[in-house]
Amino acid sequence: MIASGQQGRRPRADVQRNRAALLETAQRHFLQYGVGTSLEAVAKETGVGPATLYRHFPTREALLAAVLQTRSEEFVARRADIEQLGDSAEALERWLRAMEEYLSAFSGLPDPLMTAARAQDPDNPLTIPCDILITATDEYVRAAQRAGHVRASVRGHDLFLAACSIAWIKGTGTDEASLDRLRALIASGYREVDPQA
Amino acid sequence: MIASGQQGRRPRADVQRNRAALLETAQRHFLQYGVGTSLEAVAKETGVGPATLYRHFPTREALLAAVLQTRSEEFVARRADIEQLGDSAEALERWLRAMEEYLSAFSGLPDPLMTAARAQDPDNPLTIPCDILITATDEYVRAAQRAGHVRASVRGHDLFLAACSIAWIKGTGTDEASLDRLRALIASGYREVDPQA
DNA sequence: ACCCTATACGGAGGCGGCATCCGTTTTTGA
DNA sequence: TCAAAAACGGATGCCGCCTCCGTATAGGGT
Repeated sequence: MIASGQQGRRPRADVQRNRAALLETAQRHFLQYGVGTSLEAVAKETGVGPATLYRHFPTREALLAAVLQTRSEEFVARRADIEQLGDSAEALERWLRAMEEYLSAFSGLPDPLMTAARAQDPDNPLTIPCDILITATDEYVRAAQRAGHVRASVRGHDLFLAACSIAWIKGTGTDEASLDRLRALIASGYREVDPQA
Repeated sequence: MIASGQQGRRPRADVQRNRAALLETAQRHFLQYGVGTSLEAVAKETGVGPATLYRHFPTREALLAAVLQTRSEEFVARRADIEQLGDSAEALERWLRAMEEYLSAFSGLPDPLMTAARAQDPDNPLTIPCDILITATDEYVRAAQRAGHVRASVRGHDLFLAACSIAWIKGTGTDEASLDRLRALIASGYREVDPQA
């Protein structure tokens, strides 16, 4: 009798290997061609058939979410750098910049992410990474609000939207100068006006 | 001898008819399915072959620009309504709202428009409608600045970007409440602070 | 060491959309 | 009425998505 009640058998080794190799290739392709890259090309370059890719990642979003999972580990490591400064206003600003970079790593990334953020769809694998970002943003916002640096009416979700927008604009190839102007405009929109001591 | 030096012959009647019919169908499809709709489907529903569509509109952008041309006539008619108010600040606000609606008529419209705005590419048929919008926005901005309602650092182009962003977010299906919060944030970013009389 | 079976693989193929070529039809103007 | 210019549209090749199913292979019991 085999170990009853358990998962009958140990998972096969090639599964792990293929999965890792696919993620590696996918990340490269997403970086180079954006989230709309050909999945067939990813499979071919990895050296597997298309069916293998789809078996591991049933949808483009699933593949994207898995790649993002890897990247987000590197990303959260930055939070230490961001937070070590005492000033909560600057921490928020840095966080928004970091998120913006994260969101513009793959061209076209903001779209599926926004869709996931809206829908609360538990089947959409992007919902989780999305909620993590929103929650984190809200923490920074609240901290800055407690210190009186940010207007009380602002929510983390709002600044998440703003960061997505900036990342989206960046993805369309707009020049940095225009982006800086828009960042400044948004910043003066959420900052608390000095109470004129 | 035929009329020398002229265009040898009168344009055929079916050309005009097909063009108009294609525009009609295209507008419906853009409204219903967004700018990514199948061009083959547009041709088929119009009752022409795909080649006819491509002959009239060599690229998706060309078709889009032609449809937008029609819509923009209806759009500029609004400028009268907007301007009849004396308050330049409110005029700017109304203009931004109108532009936002215009930009979100077809889902996915902001993307190709932004690309056209960036490139200054005279071959891109969307460049012209885009420049018109930016120029108009700049007029409203300058008027509001003269009246002291808008910060001097703001350019029309910046608020065009902002309107595109809002329209883009709208296209991803975000709820109206969040949009209003973001609009308010942007507005308080460009408005001049009261000089505390 | 062997074999049995669960498990995963991957090529083939159907589908739909894009874009073009070229033989055919329609329109114009004489 | 007819010839030529102009436009039409079906056929076609290509590509990417996604699935089915026959085949290969790893795991583990004997």
